[in-house]
Amino acid sequence: VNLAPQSGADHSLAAFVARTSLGPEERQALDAAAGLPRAVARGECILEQGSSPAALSILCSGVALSARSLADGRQQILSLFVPGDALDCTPFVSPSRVRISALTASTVAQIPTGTVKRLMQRHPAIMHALWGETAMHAAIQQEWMVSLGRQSAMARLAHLICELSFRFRAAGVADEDNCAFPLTQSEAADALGISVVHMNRVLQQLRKKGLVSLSRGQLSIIDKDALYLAAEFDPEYLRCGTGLI
Amino acid sequence: VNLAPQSGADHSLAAFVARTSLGPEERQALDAAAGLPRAVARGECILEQGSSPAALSILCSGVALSARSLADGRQQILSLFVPGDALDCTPFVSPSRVRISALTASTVAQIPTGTVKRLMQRHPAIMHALWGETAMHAAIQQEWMVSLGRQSAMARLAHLICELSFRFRAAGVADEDNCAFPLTQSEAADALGISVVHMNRVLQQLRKKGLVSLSRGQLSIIDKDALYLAAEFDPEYLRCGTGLI
DNA sequence: CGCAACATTGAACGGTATCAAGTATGGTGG
DNA sequence: CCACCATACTTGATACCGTTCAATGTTGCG
Repeated sequence: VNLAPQSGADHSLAAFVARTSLGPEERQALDAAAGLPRAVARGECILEQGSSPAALSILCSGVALSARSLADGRQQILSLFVPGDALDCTPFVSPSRVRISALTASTVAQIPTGTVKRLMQRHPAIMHALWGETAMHAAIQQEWMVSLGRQSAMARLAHLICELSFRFRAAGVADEDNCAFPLTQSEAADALGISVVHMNRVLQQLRKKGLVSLSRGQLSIIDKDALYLAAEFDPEYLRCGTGLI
Repeated sequence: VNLAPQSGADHSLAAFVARTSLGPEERQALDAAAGLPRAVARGECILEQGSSPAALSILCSGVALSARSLADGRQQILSLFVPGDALDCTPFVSPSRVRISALTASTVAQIPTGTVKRLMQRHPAIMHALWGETAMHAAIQQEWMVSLGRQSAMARLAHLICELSFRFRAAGVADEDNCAFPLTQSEAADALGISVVHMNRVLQQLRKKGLVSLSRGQLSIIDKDALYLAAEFDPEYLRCGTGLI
């Protein structure tokens, strides 16, 4: 499983534009504005909670997350980002209410806010594409809300596994039934809204039932049908560029 | 507390455009396209789960919700809409994964999908405004995710009350400490991811502690500071038009 | 009046949290 | 190469928050 950058730096946005309907003109404009991607170490912060982003960031390789930290030190992970995703382009200017950081060593292409604004004025299609990113992540968040509100811990974990493997495959960094699982049990617990201890027990149930195997960051889906069933997973919502006019 | 339509039908979009930065030209174009708002009865469905919307709907008066129904009959409420909100403009064309229905008797202005597309091509500012809607609702959903994942049932209820009263006030349909609470206990439980029984008990705790009073759909916030504290509520994220470039 | 929807209460059960160990695993410096 | 340490993972015991089931009270409405 390969989370490394693709071919050349001049195609750093390839994964992003691939799922948009942008024409060659817009692609070139974006590529020119982005320049060389920046390397971000595992755990390093890309955007602080409470600070305003100076640029639009697009993940070229690696995995990133957005999370809200609570007063008591706990946190809730709100989104995961795979290569090609725009990193929370939503609260573009105002103070961000979430922290965005790299879950694995990553590379990020950044376009200064002012440049993005100009690009969007000249190419409405670019605004459209960014809106699509916002919309797709909102759809993913809705699935998480259903999980968090109405599903057992095991269904939630199963769902997270399904979603991640599906998105990795769509991003071209995984094959059919094997992919990276870049979260520690503690981080997965923060995403699922459960405790680490319970996370561990639930994971062992999934293993014992023969649905998945997971060790040192490598995930294999063994019984896909059973896993999808346990998760009530329907990948329809992950269809990229979905729906927007 | 007044959830009824404002003045005249020719200003049905007033609440929506008020929080955008749209110029007079775009406002007129929208108003012309919208025509007369449609009345929707309490409980009536505006968009079926699984069907594709034929129009962009903007709520002129009343309260609406979006929800996902599960196989076992339970549901998770994902968003609430107050006057001026665009009703889930996200999955505009593809089959909607949520059901949108009126929580109270409402009126909805509708603009056919094709018209919206043309409007957006002519006026990028309109696309920008709709993107802003998507973004604001995504921000609200993130708050709900934190609630669902990491807060106690009481904090969740307190937060919902804070959010609703704040949004009603911003929409101009409530005063400082009194507003409608248009959800039954059963519906509120579906929004908070708890059972009806527990919802009832938690609400009584809030009442006993003297934080709120609530009966037959009328809510009064008695001890605002204590309520905000219990909810860890910070209204910053509800600032409309926030952040977008 | 009588029905239907909503709200309230009690008892028992269960999923999940918390606390408190203990066991890999990998990296670092001596 | 080994001792050491930090991080991640595993396991058990206990307590609690929230669920479920079941019943009863309340309100509004035709």
